[in-house]
Amino acid sequence: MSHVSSLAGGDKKAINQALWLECAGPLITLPAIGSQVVYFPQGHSEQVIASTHKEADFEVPSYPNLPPQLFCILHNITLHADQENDEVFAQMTLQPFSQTALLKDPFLLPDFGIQTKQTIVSFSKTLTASDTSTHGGFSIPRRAAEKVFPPLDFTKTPPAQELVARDLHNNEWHFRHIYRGQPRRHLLTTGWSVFVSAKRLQAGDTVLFLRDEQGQHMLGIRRANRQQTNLPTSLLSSDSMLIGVLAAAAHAASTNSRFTIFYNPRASPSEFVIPLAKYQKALHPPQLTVGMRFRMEMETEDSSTRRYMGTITGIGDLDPVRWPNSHWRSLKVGWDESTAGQKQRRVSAWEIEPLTVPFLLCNSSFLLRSKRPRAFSGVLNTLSLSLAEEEL
Amino acid sequence: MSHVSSLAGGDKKAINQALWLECAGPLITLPAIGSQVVYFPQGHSEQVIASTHKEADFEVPSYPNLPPQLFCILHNITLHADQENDEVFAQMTLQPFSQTALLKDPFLLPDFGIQTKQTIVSFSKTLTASDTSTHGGFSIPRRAAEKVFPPLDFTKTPPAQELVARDLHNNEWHFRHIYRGQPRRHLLTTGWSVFVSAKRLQAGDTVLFLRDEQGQHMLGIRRANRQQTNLPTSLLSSDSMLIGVLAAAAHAASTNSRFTIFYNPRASPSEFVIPLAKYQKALHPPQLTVGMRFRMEMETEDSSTRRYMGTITGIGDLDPVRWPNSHWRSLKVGWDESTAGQKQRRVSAWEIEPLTVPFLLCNSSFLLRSKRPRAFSGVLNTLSLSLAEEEL
DNA sequence: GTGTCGGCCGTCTGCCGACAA
DNA sequence: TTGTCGGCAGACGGCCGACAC
Repeated sequence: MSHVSSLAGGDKKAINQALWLECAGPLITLPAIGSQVVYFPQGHSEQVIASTHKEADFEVPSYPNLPPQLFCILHNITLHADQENDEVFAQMTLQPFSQTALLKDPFLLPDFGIQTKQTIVSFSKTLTASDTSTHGGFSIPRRAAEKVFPPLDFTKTPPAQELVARDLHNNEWHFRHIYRGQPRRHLLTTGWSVFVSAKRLQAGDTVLFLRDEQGQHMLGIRRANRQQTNLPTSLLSSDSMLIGVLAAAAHAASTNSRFTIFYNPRASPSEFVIPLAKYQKALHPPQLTVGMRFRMEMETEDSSTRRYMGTITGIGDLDPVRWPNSHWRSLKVGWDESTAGQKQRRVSAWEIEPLTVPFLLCNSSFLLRSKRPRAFSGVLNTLSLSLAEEEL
Repeated sequence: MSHVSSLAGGDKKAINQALWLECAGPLITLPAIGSQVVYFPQGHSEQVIASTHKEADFEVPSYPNLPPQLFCILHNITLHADQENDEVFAQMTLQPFSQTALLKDPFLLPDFGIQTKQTIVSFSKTLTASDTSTHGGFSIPRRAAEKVFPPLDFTKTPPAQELVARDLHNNEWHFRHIYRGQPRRHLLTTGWSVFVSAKRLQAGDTVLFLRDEQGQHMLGIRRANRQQTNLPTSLLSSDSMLIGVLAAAAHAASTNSRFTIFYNPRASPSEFVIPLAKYQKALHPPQLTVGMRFRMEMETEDSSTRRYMGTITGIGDLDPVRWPNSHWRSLKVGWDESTAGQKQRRVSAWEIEPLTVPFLLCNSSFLLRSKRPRAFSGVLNTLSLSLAEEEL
């Protein structure tokens, strides 16, 4: 399960799993190779639409043999990074299988690459204007420097060392790490500006440093969300791309043959290849109902995660004509906090943690603050409003 | 025919037709809007394969309703340029029509944008190491400067002026044009290095300057062929792209509805939307036969054009299984000059000028040097070899 | 006619501690 | 603890004619 043929975008260099996962973001998981998964053509289409900035307004041929959820074996995952902008993506080889071969009670395999996460220390920092200006270097947060970089020899004046870190393409970057200034602080000086300009980093972007079991260092970047991923058109019209996604899946479904998809965690609104066990667990035993309260983890602006609370305000098809009886984003939701707009109005069942299940199944961090003084009347207002209005 | 809605890649700025055509290269033509054309799915697939560096080795579903040549109305062309690298491409809206509506003797409409070409003067120069280094500016060839730039006031010492030119995105670039040095020469100094670094130009790339009827200047670039166009993957697998191309065309063919394609003249091995008149003229009256001699115009390394001579060594389907009775690259050819490798082993009938037609139809430049002392035995050798061996 | 170079000057890069939030 | 700044020294950018091919 861990011996993955992970190649960089087209060339022969192996991509480090842990680094890829860090660059993908804190919430991203990949199913285990060899496991049973559910593939959602709707979600795949959303990734294409988000990447091409195209409205889904044109007429797509219908593929009656393509179900809204396609059960597949995940034969392989290879990890990649764009040569131009370091954007991470994963190539997955899927093969549909008939429902009769579906496991009644599939056990949940550990996520792809999860075992490496334990033994690796890392930190990330959102870059400031000073970090990215040509005027100076990079200010390393004290805790971060002590956690992932080798300890400095403080008998020297000033204490300093050379750091070497490799990026997703296995390129080496050299930095001078020095402890100086009044008051003293950790800095990266020589070599830093080369990295900034090579990666075209701007204030607001995030850099991450990792140290693996062997003491080797790696570094990666996560660009700020506001920067749109460069529109990859000029080769295929977005129409043809959407058709290609659906036709490829439909052809594979009708012949039970393998097909290949790209998953771009930073561009895709939601994951669309879900472990079968996670899917079944979310849908089956306790029926979700309108009015039910739930939590959902989301990535914050500074690249950490936060749980938000919400209420289910409706259940039904996102696209009743083309995709009837689909579980993709079948839940209409309202959020407790009114930082609306950025948060989705529709989610899928496996993205949320319903709060009606016995509290014993919830983790301790929730138990410690389970009593929330939210005004319930406000929630009810949100509920009735959301039922009346359409999607934005 | 000339009022085209030509928008830049996604934004609202109009793209100058003449500049686009110059950037596309000397051999590129586009059919007239509103005219009847022939669309070749095989050629479109070749563009995708060339752009993704993918071998066409995998199993593609068959589309029995999609003929190898699809007769269409060309409803619209919009011109575009990639925001990142200025690569030009055209978006075409096509609509298939039934063969019964096919004109028996279509008159050849003038190419798209051909009328603007007359009134515009231009020059191009392949950049030297000195042109692109940070050490200095750009050396303007004397003839070029005198042809397209306003005359300098030679009473001033030194004679100099400010030039303003707009690129494909309508961005303004300012240059200091000065006449100095010993011996005297035309130079672009201030402003030149900003342009070079912004466009990431390297020695070997080509810049072009234009002056239109109103005296406005434009400039564009053509990158050296060796630079692979940045692989536009990470969104769709090349399999899905190929399927998308074919499925979109097949769906349009079966419903006679419009579809949209992108034509990338620098990436595509050959044009795959051909004026119907050109197609019919190439195929019908004088039958092409094995052994026939022909000429074909090709782009040279320094962005000019040259005619090469060759012999038809075979006629037959490029892909007899998938595309039987296709005219796409149905001619196997051998070339007189042995600068092989770069020249195609297979061409389509409309790309060549057969030499069996009366010489009166050939242009004068050929008449002046029609007697070539080539060793005909060598041609015969090439012929028999090419018939025996497979495509490279 | 034009590609490359040495010379020279001015600007920018980038390392330092000061200071304040 | 760390983001931003003024000061300063050295590197690089970029304009010039010289020279050669």
